[in-house]
Amino acid sequence: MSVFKRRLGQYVSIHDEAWIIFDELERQEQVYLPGDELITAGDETRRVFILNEGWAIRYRLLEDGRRQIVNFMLPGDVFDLQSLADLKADHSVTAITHCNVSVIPSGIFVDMLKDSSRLASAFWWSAVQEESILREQIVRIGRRSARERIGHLLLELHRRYIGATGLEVEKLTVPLTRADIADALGLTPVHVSRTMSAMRRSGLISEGRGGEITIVDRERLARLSLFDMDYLHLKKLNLLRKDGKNGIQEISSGVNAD
Amino acid sequence: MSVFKRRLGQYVSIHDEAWIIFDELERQEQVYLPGDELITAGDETRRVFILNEGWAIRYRLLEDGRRQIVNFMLPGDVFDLQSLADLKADHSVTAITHCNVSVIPSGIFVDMLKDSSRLASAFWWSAVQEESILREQIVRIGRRSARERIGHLLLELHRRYIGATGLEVEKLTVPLTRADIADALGLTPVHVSRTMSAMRRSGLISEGRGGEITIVDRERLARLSLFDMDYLHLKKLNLLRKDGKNGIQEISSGVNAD
DNA sequence: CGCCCCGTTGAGGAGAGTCAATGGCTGTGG
DNA sequence: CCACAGCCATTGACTCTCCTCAACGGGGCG
Repeated sequence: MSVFKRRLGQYVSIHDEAWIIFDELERQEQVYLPGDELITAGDETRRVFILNEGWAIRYRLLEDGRRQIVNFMLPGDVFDLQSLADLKADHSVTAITHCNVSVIPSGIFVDMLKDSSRLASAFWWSAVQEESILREQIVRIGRRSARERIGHLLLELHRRYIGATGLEVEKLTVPLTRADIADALGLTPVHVSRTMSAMRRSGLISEGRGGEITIVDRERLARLSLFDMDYLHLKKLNLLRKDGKNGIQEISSGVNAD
Repeated sequence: MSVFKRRLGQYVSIHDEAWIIFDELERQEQVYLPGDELITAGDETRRVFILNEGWAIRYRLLEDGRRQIVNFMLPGDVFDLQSLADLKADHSVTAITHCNVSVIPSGIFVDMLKDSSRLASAFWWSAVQEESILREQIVRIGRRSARERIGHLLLELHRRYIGATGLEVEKLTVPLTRADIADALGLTPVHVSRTMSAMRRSGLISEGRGGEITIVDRERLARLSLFDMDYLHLKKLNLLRKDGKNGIQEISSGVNAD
């Protein structure tokens, strides 16, 4: 089963003919290499992307060269649903690893939603969750120390990776340079390096070759980072109501008549 | 005309019977006083709020008391559309001035969307814009100095205020304490005070009684803050396509069949 | 082999935080 | 009408986290 279906299938049942179209899409997926731009600031893409494999970053550049990574795109993530609104992108998205991506013209995508409120539910859920991730990023940058930021980000990425792949891995291979982490967390590469070295020395994490990071003491790291172990989790539990319907479906089936 | 209809009317034409229901809602609006909580973290509200008058803040508290304001709610803003997804709120919303608020049970709200894809378009646009504001907040906190953060925030609030009220005011009355500004920008009240004093001395802003802030030299402030004068603007220009339809409408009318 | 990118480490500096005192304004109650 | 409390903005002195500049070293790749 594709990573994408796995992730969205956590929230709505996937026994639906509408999903079949994704098997088709996957056979047509495009490849992006590290550094390739999927979305460029200023574009009006009119396309929706589904990341099947690899990592990408969404970021903005200031005129003087400063870069802020807004968030990370992991396998199973969908973007840019907002491109459907005919807006110019105010940011760029770039692959940081080899990526397999399904690119769907927004017209076709809309037709897909038309055919299944299940799909519409799943995609809307995805958009709501992404906004929650943005808020968490704001809290992380605004009110946490360097060590807390790094620990919190690693825990989030670990959790999201497990959610996407279903693999309860202990070691997480993070394809991020110190500069990437710094630009995501509002720090400098030098300070990220120093702080992570200290975290290694104090037995919180360990690092192997090729960016492989292991969270050695998750309890302690979560405590030090004030990481809410329910983050991105309680939402899932509350999504399905007893009657089997959920709020998103109600909406998506409601937004129709003209 | 209500502030709310003015703001959303910027994006879709408002000659639509569906809007009538809002005149009804306004007669039933609720009042919140400064400090009153509209949404409490952990709640499942199942209600949508429309802020007709006043300011509110959306924030998260860390266990040790640190507070991060995620964004500000101004007149005309709509929230929490995501409550329709039956999710527990991961943050709180509190009035900071006297607020007039229309509170709509989500069931009724869904019915409203059902009756008009125009309305659905407007609300979805609003959600997309809010996400853009969150991204801007991340860049502001992550990669800007204290002076840039404050200047940038003031320019954004000024612009949003004008967009909501239609009043091209020069002076903006900001009902925020130094602590509020600090908690929004990842700073301390002391440093906000110092920085704003310096900004006053250098002729960027001036302050009158009761939180009245005047942006004295907008050009220079925008330059110093790297504020994009098109922010929240080019989007509006691109929303309507030549054929009079727009992407959001296409979607919202698309998300229907089951 | 040599280049380049990346991570690391050191030394010094700057921006923002902490602690604390002062003063203005407002509301309240004697 | 005044006294006092509470909240907020401001300012000073000092501290510390994080930044800047710089040098060094390892690994991948042409």
